[in-house]
Amino acid sequence: MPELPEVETIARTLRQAGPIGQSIIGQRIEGAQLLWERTLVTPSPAEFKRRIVRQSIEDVSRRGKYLVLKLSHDVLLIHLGMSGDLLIEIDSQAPEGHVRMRLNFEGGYRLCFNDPRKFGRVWLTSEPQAVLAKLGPEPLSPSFTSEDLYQRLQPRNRQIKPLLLDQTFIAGLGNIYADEALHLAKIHPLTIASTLDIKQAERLWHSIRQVLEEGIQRNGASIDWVYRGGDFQNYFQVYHRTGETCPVCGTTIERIIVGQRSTHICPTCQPLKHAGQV
DNA sequence: CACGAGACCTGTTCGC
DNA sequence: TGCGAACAGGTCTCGT
Repeated sequence: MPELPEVETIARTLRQAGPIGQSIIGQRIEGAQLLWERTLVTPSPAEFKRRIVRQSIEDVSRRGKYLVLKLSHDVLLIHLGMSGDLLIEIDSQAPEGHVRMRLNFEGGYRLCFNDPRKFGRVWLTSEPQAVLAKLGPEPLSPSFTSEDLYQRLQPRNRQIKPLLLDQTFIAGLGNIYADEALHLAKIHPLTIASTLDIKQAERLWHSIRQVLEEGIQRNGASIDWVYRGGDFQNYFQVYHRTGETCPVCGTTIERIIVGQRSTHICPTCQPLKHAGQV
C-alpha cells in the first residue's frame, strides 16, 4: 500500500485523535518490542529498547515514502516497504497477525508496525539526514517546479518509468502512481527521459502532482487483502486494469513489463515514438 | 551511468 | 480439489 499518498494518509491519521481519543503526539513511550529483528536497521535491538523508552513523540511527518517520527532526543524513521502499515491498538483488541515492532504508551494502547512481507525498515537515529538526504525532490513541494523536472530529465538517458520509480530522482512515486501519472501525461513508459520536450515535461509535472493529490484526497489506495480505508483504487485509469477499457479513448489497456515491474498502458493514449518519428 | 537478475519475505490468486 | 506458478503498493546489491 505504501506510496506517497498512502504514507501521507498514515501520517495524518497518526497526528489525529486515536481510538481512545488522543493523538500519538505528546505520548511517552513506556516500552518497546521488536518482534522481527531485521526490521531494525539501526541501532542494535538492545540499544534500541534502552534508547527509545521514555522518549515522547513530538511530531509526525513524511519525506518521500518515509514516516518521520520526531522524538524527544532522536528521530524514528519508518519505511513501510511493500506491505507495511502503522496501527493503533488498545489492550482489548485482538492483535494484528504480523506485527514486527510495537511501542507501548500509557493507558494500554500501542503503536504497531504491521508488515506481513517483512520488507519494511526502521531507523532510530539522531541523524535522519544520513538516510533522507539521498532522496530526490518532494513532488508536492511548492519549490518543485515543472522547469526543475525538465532540467532533471534532460541529462537522463533512461526509460522514464524506471526513472520515476528512482527515489533519488523524485521521492514518493511507486508503481501505481507512476503508471497513472504517465497515462494522464500521455507518455509511454519506455520513452527515454532526455527526449521529452518542455511541453511533455510540463504535462508530466502536472500529472504527477494531480494523481498524488487525488490519491491523498481519497486517503490512498487499498487493494488486495491489505485495506486501510482509502478508495483511490476505484479511480484508477490504467493501473490493475489490464483488459479493461481506457476511460479516455476506450482502447483495451495492456500490461507490459518495464524494469521488471508490471506496467499498465493505453496504447492509443500513450504511443511510443521512435527516434525519427514525430 | 544504465540495466537486468537475484535477493529479501508472506500471502493470495491463477491456471491446469 | 489440489498444487505449483505467478503475482503483489519496494529497494538493495552485484555483475555486465
